[in-house]
Amino acid sequence: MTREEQKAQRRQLIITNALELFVKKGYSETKIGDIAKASNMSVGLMFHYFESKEQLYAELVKMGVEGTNFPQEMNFENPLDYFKCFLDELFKYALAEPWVLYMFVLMSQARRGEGVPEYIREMALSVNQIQQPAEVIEAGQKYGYFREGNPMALAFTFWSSVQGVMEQLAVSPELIKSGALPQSDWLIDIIRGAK
Amino acid sequence: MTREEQKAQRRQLIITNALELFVKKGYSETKIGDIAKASNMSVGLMFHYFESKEQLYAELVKMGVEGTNFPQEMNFENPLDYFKCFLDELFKYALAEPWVLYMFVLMSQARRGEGVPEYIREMALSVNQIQQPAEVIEAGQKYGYFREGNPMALAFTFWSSVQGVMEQLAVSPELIKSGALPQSDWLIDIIRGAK
DNA sequence: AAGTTCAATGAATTTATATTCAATGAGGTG
DNA sequence: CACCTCATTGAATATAAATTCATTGAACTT
Repeated sequence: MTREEQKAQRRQLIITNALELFVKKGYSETKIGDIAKASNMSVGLMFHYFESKEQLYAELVKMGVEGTNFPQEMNFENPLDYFKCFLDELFKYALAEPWVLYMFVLMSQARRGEGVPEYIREMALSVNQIQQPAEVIEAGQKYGYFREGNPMALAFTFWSSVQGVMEQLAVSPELIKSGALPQSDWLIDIIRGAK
Repeated sequence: MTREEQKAQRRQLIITNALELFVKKGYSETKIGDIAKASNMSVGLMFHYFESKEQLYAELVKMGVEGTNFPQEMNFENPLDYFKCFLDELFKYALAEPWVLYMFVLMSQARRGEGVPEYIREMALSVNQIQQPAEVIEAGQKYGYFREGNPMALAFTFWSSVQGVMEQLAVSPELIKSGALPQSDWLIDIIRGAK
């Protein structure tokens, strides 16, 4: 393997380990030394690959911002499918590939801002999570696709619930293994309501 | 005011400010100096009232453990009321009194363990959040009160959603002011399902 | 009123962790 | 092979935050 490939690979390894640690222990409580140990490297070497802990975290959030493709197009006959598709995709990937789950949770953390530098928080917040869903809900309510209620509050509740579930999944590997998994329909009923 | 009352009052002030800060910034990122400043006291004085930052946090979690009264008794004709009552109470108090909201979120954080010493995490985990609801759901499913599905997974999803909503509320004071609030029925439908 | 206690302070100390750096040697290149 | 580059290390340094401590003065006790 060429030196350059080697380097890219180790850089990727750091990123992967850092993501998992940041998600499981939070930003402040994740020590550079922890990431180094998880990656079998010396502490000093971390700074060869990344300028600082903060910049490493910022890079992860940046990847999250770029990789977040909340469906923008609306080609669904039934607007419920907009949410259904989103959740199905999310669960499918999140359960198959811890990376996706962790990335999702990292973004929640960064948006919440627990111990995260402010400019990073703003970066994470730039992915608007509530406005668009609220509009879809508002439009769909006229045709009875969604339950009655303040569209913002509905979008907020739905989105907070999804985040809550993902965060718990991220720290509950045993649940994932047991197969007792959340179903997207259950969460959809938050906004659809009982028929 | 007597010296003793004075002391009790200032101690309480520290606790109140610490709770809010821990919830909004997380354990590690909340500095003793922040709590001191919020309480208009010197840093040194913090250590007159509390042995250490860790012990202060532990005390908060202990209060949470003792104050958590997940309804143990089941005198409901319809088991859905078990959840409905719980949520109604929770929202009622959490919206009226930030203390309740923050305490709830602190417990979630402590259970999740972000940057929290392990023995504190275990203390927080001692309040079992999933087992009992899962049993209620399992029993109720036989009579059609709840939707089909793995009772553990349903309880997990419901509980994670509640936590997610509360955590978002705790960092979204503007939402609370706007009045666009989550309704307990919306979350109940996670486990009740569409009829 | 004199003496005692203890809340309160801010500066000094300790500790933990991020960050820097000089030294080493294994790949790569002519 | 001789030279150069740069990945890698571990020790040294810087920094920020927790914790300790000597000192002060106000509130209680007698």
